Amino acid sequence: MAVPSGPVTASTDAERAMFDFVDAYDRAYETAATTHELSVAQACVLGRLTDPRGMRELADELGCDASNITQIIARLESRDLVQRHTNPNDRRSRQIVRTPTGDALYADFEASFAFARAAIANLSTTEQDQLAALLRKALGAADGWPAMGRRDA
Amino acid sequence: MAVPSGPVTASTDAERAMFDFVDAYDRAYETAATTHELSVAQACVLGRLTDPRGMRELADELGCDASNITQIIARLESRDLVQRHTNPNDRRSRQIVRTPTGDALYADFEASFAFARAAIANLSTTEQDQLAALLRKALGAADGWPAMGRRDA
DNA sequence: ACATATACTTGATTGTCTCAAGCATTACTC
DNA sequence: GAGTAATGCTTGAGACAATCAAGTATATGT
Repeated sequence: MAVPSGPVTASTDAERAMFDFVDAYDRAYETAATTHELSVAQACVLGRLTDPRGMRELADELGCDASNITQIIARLESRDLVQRHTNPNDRRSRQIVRTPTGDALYADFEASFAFARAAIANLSTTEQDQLAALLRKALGAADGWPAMGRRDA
Repeated sequence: MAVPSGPVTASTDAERAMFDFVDAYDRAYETAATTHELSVAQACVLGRLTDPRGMRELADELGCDASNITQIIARLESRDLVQRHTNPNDRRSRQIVRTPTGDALYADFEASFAFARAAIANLSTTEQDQLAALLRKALGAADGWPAMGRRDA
C-alpha cells in the first residue's frame, strides 16, 4: 500500500480524476524514493534541505513530532547524506546540512521522479496555465477545512 | 510527516500547483482517517470493502505484500469493523466483509473527508469538466513511466 | 498420486510515528 | 543576577506499516 489512496466511491467524475491523479503522483513518488533506497519520509526530509535547517523547523514543516525527525536524520546521517552542526547562535539547535553525497543522491532522485514533468509535458502551455489556475482555485475553496492548508508553506 | 510530499523545488508553476494539491489532498485524507481512529492504511483497506474481497485481491490492488493485509485486517477485525469468512468455493481464501459497524464508520469517514467535494464546490460545472479533462490528459501523458499506472484500477 | 501453484498466516526485522521524560541552553521575571 | 519558564533536541517505549522467508492448507495439473 505504501501510498495513501482516496475514496473508491467518488461521486463525480472530477472527484474520480482528482483521486486518480493523486494516487498516481503518490505512487510515482514512492517508486522514485525506493529506487534510490530512500523511504518516502527520508526523501521528503532530504528534499527540504536545499539550505540548512533546524530540526524544529523540519518537524513543523512536515507536521510531525520532533523526535520523529531525530530518527530520520539519524538514518540519513549514518549514510553520510546529511550532517548535523550545532547552531552557533543558539547552541540548543542543530543546523542540518546536506552533504555533497546527499546533494547528488537527491538530484538523482528528482531526476527520476518524472511524474510532474511528464504530466506537464503532455499539456500545451495554455493548458498548463489552465490546470495550475484550476488547481489553485479548487484548493482555495478548501481553505478552512481541517488540515487543508499547507503546513509547510 | 505522515503524508508524502513532493519536491520542494518545482521548476514550473504548474508543477508547484500539482504538488500543493497532492499535498493538501494527502493531508486531508490523513486527518479524516485519524479523526476516526483509523490509520491511512486501515481507511484505505476499509474503503475498498464496499463488497466482499479476498486478501490476495486487496494486496494486489494496494500493491503490497499479502502478509501486510493480514495484519491490517486483523486490527480491523479486532475492532469489529470487518469479518473474515472462508470462501466456500475455495477454502484457501477468505472473503473479507465489512460489518455494519464498519459500514457506519466508513460512511462517517467519507463524510468528513470533505477535500474533494470542497475543492469541486468552488468550481463551476464547466471548470469541473475542464479540470477532470486536464488531469486525465496529464495522467495519460505519464503512462509508461515506472509505477505510474494505477495498480488498483 | 504426486508435484506444483495458490491463499493465507506466522515470525523476524526495519522504518515511521507518537508520547512521555529528560538534558542543555536560552529567555523571562522579579 | 538568580530562579523559573520556555525552547530545541534526544532517548526510550510502544503501536503500526511494510517486507521477507518459511510454513500450512487447499486446489490444480499431469
